[in-house]
Amino acid sequence: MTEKAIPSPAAIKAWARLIRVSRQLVERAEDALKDSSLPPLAWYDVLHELAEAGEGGLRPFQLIERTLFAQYNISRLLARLEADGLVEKLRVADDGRGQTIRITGKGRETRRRMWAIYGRSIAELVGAKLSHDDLDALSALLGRLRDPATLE
Amino acid sequence: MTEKAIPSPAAIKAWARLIRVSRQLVERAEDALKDSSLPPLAWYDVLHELAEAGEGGLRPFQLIERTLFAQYNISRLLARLEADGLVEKLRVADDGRGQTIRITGKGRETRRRMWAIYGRSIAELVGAKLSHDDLDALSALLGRLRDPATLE
DNA sequence: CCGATATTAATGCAATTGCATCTACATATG
DNA sequence: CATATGTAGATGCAATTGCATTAATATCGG
Repeated sequence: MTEKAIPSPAAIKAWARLIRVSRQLVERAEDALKDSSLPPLAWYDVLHELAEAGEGGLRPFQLIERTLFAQYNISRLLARLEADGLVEKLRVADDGRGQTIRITGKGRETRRRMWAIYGRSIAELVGAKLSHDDLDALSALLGRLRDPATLE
Repeated sequence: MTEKAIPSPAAIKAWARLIRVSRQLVERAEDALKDSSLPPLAWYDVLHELAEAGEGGLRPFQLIERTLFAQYNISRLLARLEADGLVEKLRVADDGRGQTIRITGKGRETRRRMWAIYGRSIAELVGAKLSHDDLDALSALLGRLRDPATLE
């Protein structure tokens, strides 16, 4: 096979920048949320998926697929969101094991307020740094690095 | 000012892919290390910096600058590395507060074994997915997203 | 229908992270 | 020199993560 065990310098550089830049950017975005006394990004990810899902809600395992969080992580994150009144857990009729998670009004409101800050961070950290074409080019390149098994 | 509070769809897409792909890739690399019973990536980062620094070693605050880890994180990570005999802490002559961290032979050996796995992951996850030119293009685009204050 | 296996979600416990603070030493200022 | 301020690094405690396991259904094969 052509599996190379040793990465090229170009691959190493791209890897290093990818890891480093994404860490920096996430940290900046998290800091911005904290400065506004808002919950962490992980909460946004879940609230976002639930808001998109609408009244039907989502099963926890669907959230796991969409957000890439670990199962135990989602389980506990949902417990915290429920404790804060941002989501509600509903028994699901046709599967006694499961439940459906639905976002509440308060959850939508929290998501909105988070987006005001998070969206600004994205605009500043990424939108303001690259042209439209460069953003598209970046998305395309990153798209080719996705796990083939996880193509959205 | 031209500060936009609302990110363009292209910016949102690039952001989402950046965060998602980097998480996936890091997780894959971590899994590969775990599968070989090797320490996590954070250890590699520190051992790598120390190996590059040579016999002179590095001060903890220099590691913080280079790796972007939080101060308390480095402090504890170094304690674990020392407990494992991978680094040693040396009193530094001209500053009674500080210390110099130096990698040990065992530390170099561990780094080597980690690189065998980690390097393969990079080759597979990134090197095998993009051409040399595309890798360079990706590095260039990511370079423009770096925090201006942290330009290596 | 029954037992074996798979899936969904939760949880006990150890390790790590984050936050705030603390100690020790350095440097600047009058 | 004495005090105030700054810097290097460690640490107590709470929150989160990771790992392994568990409980409660569901589904499949006979």
